[in-house]
Amino acid sequence: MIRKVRSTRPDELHLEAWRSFFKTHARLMARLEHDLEVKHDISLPVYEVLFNLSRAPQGRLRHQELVQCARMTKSGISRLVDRMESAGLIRTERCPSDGRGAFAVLTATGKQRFRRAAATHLHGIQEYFGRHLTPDEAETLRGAMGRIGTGLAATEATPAWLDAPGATG
Amino acid sequence: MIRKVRSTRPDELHLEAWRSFFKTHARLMARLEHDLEVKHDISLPVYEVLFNLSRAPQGRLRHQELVQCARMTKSGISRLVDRMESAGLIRTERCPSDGRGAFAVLTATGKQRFRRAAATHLHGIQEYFGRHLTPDEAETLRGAMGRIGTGLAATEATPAWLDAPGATG
DNA sequence: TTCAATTAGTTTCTCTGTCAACCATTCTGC
DNA sequence: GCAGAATGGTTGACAGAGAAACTAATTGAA
Repeated sequence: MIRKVRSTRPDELHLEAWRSFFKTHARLMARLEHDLEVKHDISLPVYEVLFNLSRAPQGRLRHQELVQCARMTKSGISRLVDRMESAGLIRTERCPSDGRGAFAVLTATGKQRFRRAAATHLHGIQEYFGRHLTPDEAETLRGAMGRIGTGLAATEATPAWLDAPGATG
Repeated sequence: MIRKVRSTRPDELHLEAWRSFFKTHARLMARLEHDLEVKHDISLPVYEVLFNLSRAPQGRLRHQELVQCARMTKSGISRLVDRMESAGLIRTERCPSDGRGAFAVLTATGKQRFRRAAATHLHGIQEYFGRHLTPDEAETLRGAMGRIGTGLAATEATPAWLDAPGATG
């Protein structure tokens, strides 16, 4: 009797899917980052922080919150914030309710730089990525990625950038 | 008359697809890398080199070839190869037909370490990724990624790790 | 209240990878 | 052949990010 067991290795089809996923992501990110740096002198991590600040209430977030959304350790965020402050993109505010806390606050310059960079970035996403997907494919992709993400979350060993309590993703 | 123009920004659906693609990739890679490091003390770049060597004729490749498949600059490869040599995973051979060239050659240790790491890695790919995709989805993904890759290649400004001639991907 | 444990953020040390300058070798045009 | 360009690889200086140690503020339990 032949019994179907949960395989421990991907079959050829899934492996091909994996490889294309892996390779294409690398090229895509390299390209998007390149565009941002050439046209706006903004790295992807900086963009990520600006993006998150721009949609946060009052354009400000605690370092701890940045740690979660930018997927960096707190020391990484601390330095990144330093650099962004020197660049005039953000300013730091002490947290009145918690003497230890520091807010990173978007400056007017930061807002403007972000708006411009976002135009480029969104254009890139459409041009290099979205343009090649039919609506059905986009929907399939979204669904599949969602399931994969959920599966990961279910077994996730807490990585460094999620070591904060109350990190609910 | 309303004319359909090529949009410069992704619509909501495609943007969602992009975001899930982006986020899930990050979590997935973090997990795969974590598994490799914890169980085999092997980083992803090291794995990548071992993988490529293991399928190369005679288990050896020129630095230049590694530059292409591992997506690093030549100096990065030079250092990575150094470290791997110190770790006993590979050894260096001079190229007889080109006095400048250096081969990285897989050692027996390297082969063995790779085989073990590969089992873990493939298992991870199946467990975290493949398992969640129906064959149809895998096929759709592969196709879409392929098209995106082709689109990128068509407009690609030569990145540092592809500045070698004859780099046909 | 007070003191230990926890948490937020910074800093030091280290690792990894890039850039650019460099050396050695090979290729090209004359 | 030979001078100059191009190529393969290494190295020095440096930037970005992680780990762990550290400081300061907050919480909580006795």
